[in-house]
Amino acid sequence: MSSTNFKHELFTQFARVGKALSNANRLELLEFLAQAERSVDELATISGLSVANTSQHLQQLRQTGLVACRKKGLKVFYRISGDDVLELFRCLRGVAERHLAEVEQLVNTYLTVKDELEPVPAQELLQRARDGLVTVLDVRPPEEYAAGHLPGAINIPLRELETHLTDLDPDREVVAYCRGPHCVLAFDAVARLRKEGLRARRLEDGYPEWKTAGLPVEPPRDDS
Amino acid sequence: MSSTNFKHELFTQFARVGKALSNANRLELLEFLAQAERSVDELATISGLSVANTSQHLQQLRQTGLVACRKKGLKVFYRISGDDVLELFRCLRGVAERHLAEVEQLVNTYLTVKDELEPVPAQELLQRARDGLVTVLDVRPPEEYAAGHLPGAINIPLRELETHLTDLDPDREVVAYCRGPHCVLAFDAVARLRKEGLRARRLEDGYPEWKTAGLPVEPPRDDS
DNA sequence: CTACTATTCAATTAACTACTTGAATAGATT
DNA sequence: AATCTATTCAAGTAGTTAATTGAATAGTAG
Repeated sequence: MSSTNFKHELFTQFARVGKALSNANRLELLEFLAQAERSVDELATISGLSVANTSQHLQQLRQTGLVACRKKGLKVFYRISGDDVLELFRCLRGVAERHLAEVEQLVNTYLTVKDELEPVPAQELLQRARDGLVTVLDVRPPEEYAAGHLPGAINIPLRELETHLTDLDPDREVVAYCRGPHCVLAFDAVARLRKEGLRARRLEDGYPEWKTAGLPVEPPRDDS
Repeated sequence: MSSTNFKHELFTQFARVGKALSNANRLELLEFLAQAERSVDELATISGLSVANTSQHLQQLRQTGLVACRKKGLKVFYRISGDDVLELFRCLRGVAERHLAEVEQLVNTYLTVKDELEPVPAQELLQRARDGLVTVLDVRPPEEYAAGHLPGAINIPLRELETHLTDLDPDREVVAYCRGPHCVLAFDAVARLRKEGLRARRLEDGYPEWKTAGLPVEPPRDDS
């Protein structure tokens, strides 16, 4: 047996997964899917890509096993095919953050207020939420909220925040969260709430990180 | 601030890391570097690529921060730039194994004896080695052994195994290890040792996995 | 200073990738 | 059955990547 050949073929397969992760649009689609199952045209809309293009990217992700899909009626719904894919994504992001100066620069340019917004670690939020000390605020779109959210979290999408301020108890601190550590939704939300005089902070990470950390979610995780 | 644009730029950076991982030769180079620091021409020799080609791949890896290099005299030595890169590599391999049918097929085709060779889990080996019950055998090339190995391991590269059989105590079980879970060196070694009538098994993973698991290595880890 | 070595650079070619466009399916609705 | 909708397929184009070749650079040794 040609073991060199075996090795090369094996690495060629590994490289396929790398290739699937080598395009910004595919990574963006993956992040949307990390929030919730989505149909092709939903994904095309929120990503701003054409439907055909979105479909082709999704098929590439599917051929490398990163996403799976099911047909329901007229639509095809895609989803992340396993927690290990989320972990891989998290790893990739972590390496990029730690090793690419460009990422730090970007984050500094766009999220200058990052440190001022005092991120709340997941464990701390869990404790304080259990003690009933904070209002947990999910600022993602309702579909993503519906697919799973933090226990007791209320959902107010960012654009509706101003009109729903009365839903929030002004005497309790608000902790907002969104899609992940680089999602700007929670940043914006905290900034706006503070303008209104509320005490507000943001969760350190987003919903996918919370979920894969094994922390409790609603509706309860379907382990079937 | 255009947060959509920010997000896309950020994902473009993440995609650069994915792209670095999207080529089989680069992944192979990464795996060699996971064993030990190496110069360009060493890498070119063991990978079978031309020097210029190797150099160019290494520069791509360097530009995405996955490897670092230092010049020492006439040669340039490359190394993995952090444990998080190894973790990313491990993740990539894991996802490929679990989601790509092709990988399973390959492993089945080439490593049919895989299960018969009874892999030893790291923890078990550590315990039994401490109790002095086993001979730990490193079958990698001497350079990789020199860059770090399991405590108490003796180094006999695969091709010299037959001529060094007398170095092994025939009454003690031998546990062989090599570069990683898909490296065929240890498989071969175990098969040959068994032919000679020795009791031999292989370690479940390889040296990089052992090291990143925080298990003890020799020479002791340089944490400077 | 000259010759030598290891590495990198630059230019070329063949193969591949992303995206667009328009047509083809396959399942629902009328 | 005819129509509509969501998705996929197929073909074409512009731009990118891997590998080869030969030249340039930088450090070393005589």
